[in-house]
Amino acid sequence: MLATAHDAARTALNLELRPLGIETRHFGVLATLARNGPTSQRRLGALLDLDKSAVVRIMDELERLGLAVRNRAAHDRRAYAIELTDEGRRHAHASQRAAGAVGARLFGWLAPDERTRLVTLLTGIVDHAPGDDRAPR
Amino acid sequence: MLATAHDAARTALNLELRPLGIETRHFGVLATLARNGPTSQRRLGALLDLDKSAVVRIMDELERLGLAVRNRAAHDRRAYAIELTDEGRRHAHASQRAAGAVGARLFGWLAPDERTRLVTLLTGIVDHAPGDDRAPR
DNA sequence: TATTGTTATACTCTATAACTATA
DNA sequence: TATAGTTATAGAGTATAACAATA
Repeated sequence: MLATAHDAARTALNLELRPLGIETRHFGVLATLARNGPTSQRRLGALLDLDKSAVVRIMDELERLGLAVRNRAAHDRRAYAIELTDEGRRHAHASQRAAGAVGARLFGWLAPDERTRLVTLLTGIVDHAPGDDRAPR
Repeated sequence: MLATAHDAARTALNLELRPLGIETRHFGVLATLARNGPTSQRRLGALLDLDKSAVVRIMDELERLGLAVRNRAAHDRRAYAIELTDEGRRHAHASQRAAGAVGARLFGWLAPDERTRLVTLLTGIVDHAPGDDRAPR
């Protein structure tokens, strides 16, 4: 059931994001940039639990789409200070609205205390899994 | 949270199955064979939502491990009647015990009515996802 | 010496199409 | 013509290692 529900939710989100020309992985990066401001690729990977080569690929796509730019970090010329473009900011907001619509459809039928309970249950499941061997990336 | 809980559960199950030399995908086939008796590859794929080429690969592995055999179906010589070996039956039972142990650890701390509620919640989420575009395989 | 990011590479998983042998 | 299974292949996604630039 966990697998089925997860798959249904991810598929529904991808479907909702399709008109924006992006997928779940781009949504995560856009949302993180919108929330945190200029961010290095390393930090993006740490926040989203992505391999650094995966971040390269996603950033290549976001730059090609004109949604984010790689500026050099002022204090460390190895690293980037990645920023959203205006278009990227619009996409970030639109995709958050899309995600909200998916959430409303999948979870809106639950009473508020049931939604809270669901999160608590899922968190508890994770906490009861072995701590040291979650899929290493 | 759905993604995290799913990932934690799958990883925990794989870890528990490792001593048996199998992974989640083999567990699904073993359990299905134990429950349904002789089964064609097509039916296995339908029951487990696997592509037919994926079933070929998993069956190659199960045969190499000596856990299942491909007998020809008596009534249709195109198809197989796949059966568990004695060793396969033992592995099926052992893996179901392993899965039970994982379930007990991840879900055992929940009161019985909470477990029931969780299943109901997850089922409801799936039912509220768009019906026609779940990840097609 | 260590770290950021890039590239090349490899491995797994999944999906598709072409094929065979049967039906 | 259609179906069960096989094979080859291609495409995602992910991981690793070697590398250049910088710290």
